[in-house]
Amino acid sequence: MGNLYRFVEPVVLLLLKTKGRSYGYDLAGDFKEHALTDAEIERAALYRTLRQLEMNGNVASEWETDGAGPARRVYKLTPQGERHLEEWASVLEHVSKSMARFVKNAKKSLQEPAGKERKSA
Amino acid sequence: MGNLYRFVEPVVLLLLKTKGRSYGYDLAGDFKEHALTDAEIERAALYRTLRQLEMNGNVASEWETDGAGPARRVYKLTPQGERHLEEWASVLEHVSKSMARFVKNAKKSLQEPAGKERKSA
DNA sequence: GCCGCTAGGTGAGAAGTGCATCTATTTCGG
DNA sequence: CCGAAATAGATGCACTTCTCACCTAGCGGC
Repeated sequence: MGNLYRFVEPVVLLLLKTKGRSYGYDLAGDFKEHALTDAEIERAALYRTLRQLEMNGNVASEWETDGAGPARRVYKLTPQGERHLEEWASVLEHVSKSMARFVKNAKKSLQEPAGKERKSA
Repeated sequence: MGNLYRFVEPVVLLLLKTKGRSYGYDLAGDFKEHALTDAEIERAALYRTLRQLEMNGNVASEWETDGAGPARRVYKLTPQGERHLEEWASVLEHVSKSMARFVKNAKKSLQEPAGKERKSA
């Protein structure tokens, strides 16, 4: 059905919360296990989401040049980002329940014979 | 959090399945109670979704000119649309569960003291 | 006649996506 | 030592999707 992917933001926030600190390339790896939807995470979307979260004050970054390999832009959650994660959690809780209700109704409707279904009730 | 609205398609399919037949303006009214997300359903999105569902063979429409008021374009589900609803149900079931898992994890993480959290486990 | 509700729709700018591509650093194989 | 691959961050640009505002039209009531 295509995308519905834009949930990279909350996942990033949660990963940063549980990991304490991390950087783009590393987070990209974690996505396979944590993504809310199927979808291959678009690298571009991830980097852009991080930058945008930073612009909005939800995360803060600094360059880390010591370790091996190219420099990393390491992010961590700000207090505001933590609140933002809370908001996301409550929104997604609500959405999740609505979807579950939808699925229940859909299954019920689909079981019924065919055609119009009862209009009462 | 903004949008995440694009779930109008599955809701339309389910409403058509349970109602048997309906038209845009009427469906718009039902959305308030059935929407998966908060959001005011954008009228434009609804009409365009209906047209697109028709282009893809998931619904069929005909004009109804008898009753009072302006003519209505009345839609009903095709067999293919019914299958499409099934697909949506299974996709949304999966997404719903992923979100519930996300929420559980987020709440757990948010309860913990603050800062870095354990890196083991 | 004119207001407002019902009904369906579109234009256009803004925002969001996705693919391809670019740079640079380090490591590993040969 | 050279070159390929992995690590790391990022952007350009075409394309799709959203959203807002707006338009047309039928009919009922005052």
